[in-house]
Amino acid sequence: MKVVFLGTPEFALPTLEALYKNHELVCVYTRAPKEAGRGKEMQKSPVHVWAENHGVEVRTPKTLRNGEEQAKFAALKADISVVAAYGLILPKEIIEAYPKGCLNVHGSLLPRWRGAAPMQRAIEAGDKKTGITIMQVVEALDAGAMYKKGEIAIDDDMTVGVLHDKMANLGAKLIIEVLADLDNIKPEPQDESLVTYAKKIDKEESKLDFDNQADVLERKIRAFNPYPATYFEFGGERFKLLKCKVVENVFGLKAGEIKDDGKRLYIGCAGGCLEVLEIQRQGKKAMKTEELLRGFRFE
RNA sequence: CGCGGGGUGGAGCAGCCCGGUAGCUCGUCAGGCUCAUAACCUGAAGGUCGGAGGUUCAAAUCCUCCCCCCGCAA
Repeated sequence: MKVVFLGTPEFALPTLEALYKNHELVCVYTRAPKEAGRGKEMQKSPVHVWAENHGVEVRTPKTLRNGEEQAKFAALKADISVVAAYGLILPKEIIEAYPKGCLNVHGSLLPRWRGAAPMQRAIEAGDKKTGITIMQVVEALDAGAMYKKGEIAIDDDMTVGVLHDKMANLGAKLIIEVLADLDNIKPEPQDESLVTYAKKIDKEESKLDFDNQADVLERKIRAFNPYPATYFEFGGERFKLLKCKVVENVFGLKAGEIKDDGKRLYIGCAGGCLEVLEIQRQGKKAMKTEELLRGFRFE
């Protein structure tokens, strides 16, 4: 089939690559390069770079809400379009531009976790499983009928980084399966009574409030690892917490109180206590707590 | 030119501002103590102080340029 792909971050790459190998990829849409990183240099999206390296045409319109862009999109005369974390809301004219419509690779088991950060919110909420849903794109956000789902178990120590990679690969597998059998699958409507929303990650959330239950904080730490990563402040410096373990508060630490025995690091929470296993001091690389404590003490 | 921190024996840090015998915690090796040990004691090995210039009697420390890592912000 002739396919147009719309995607932006790393999550979209496996799907992009699968489409490239299995179908006729006529054009790739992605977010325009923007200032990013140290030095604020213009940076192309992962999808942009991949497409250029494979000689696929790339387009980076700022919006698809005008007739000119919509006409250019339609002129590609593809059979179908596939979206994976594109980052722009698609207007009706784009969704309906091709005969077989527009499919989306979404990172949750819909209707649970519609929205921008489904993987993070699933881990944060303590879900035991999540997965990918291949669904029809409609004007309402993530509300289209579902073609296929694939589940992934969320282990007790799984970070969103690990989950992300599994999900990205699963998404690629499922989209190819759906496209191969498109005409025989009957899309199933979402049960609106079960809808939940995964609101996007706000940087403000990454500062840990130890006036919370230890298990809640531990899930959040995993949900935010590797990005944007949770942190707390000590001595005017910022310390990212990358991995922690819920333990009994045997030292009777108050919320936010830190105990460092030279080998292990504990932080009291409103309910329970966290033992810090991996930590990153600002300006330094992430390391095991024991390593940092060889030369740095929280005293 | 967005702001900022850092590169010191295998690991993590101090020392740099106020140039002059490279230190701490841990690890490694050897020996000792011990019923025993990841504990304790003694000793040892191991460093071009990121790289290249410069200033100086003397540079990890001051100046210049370069390479690499990271935090913020996006």
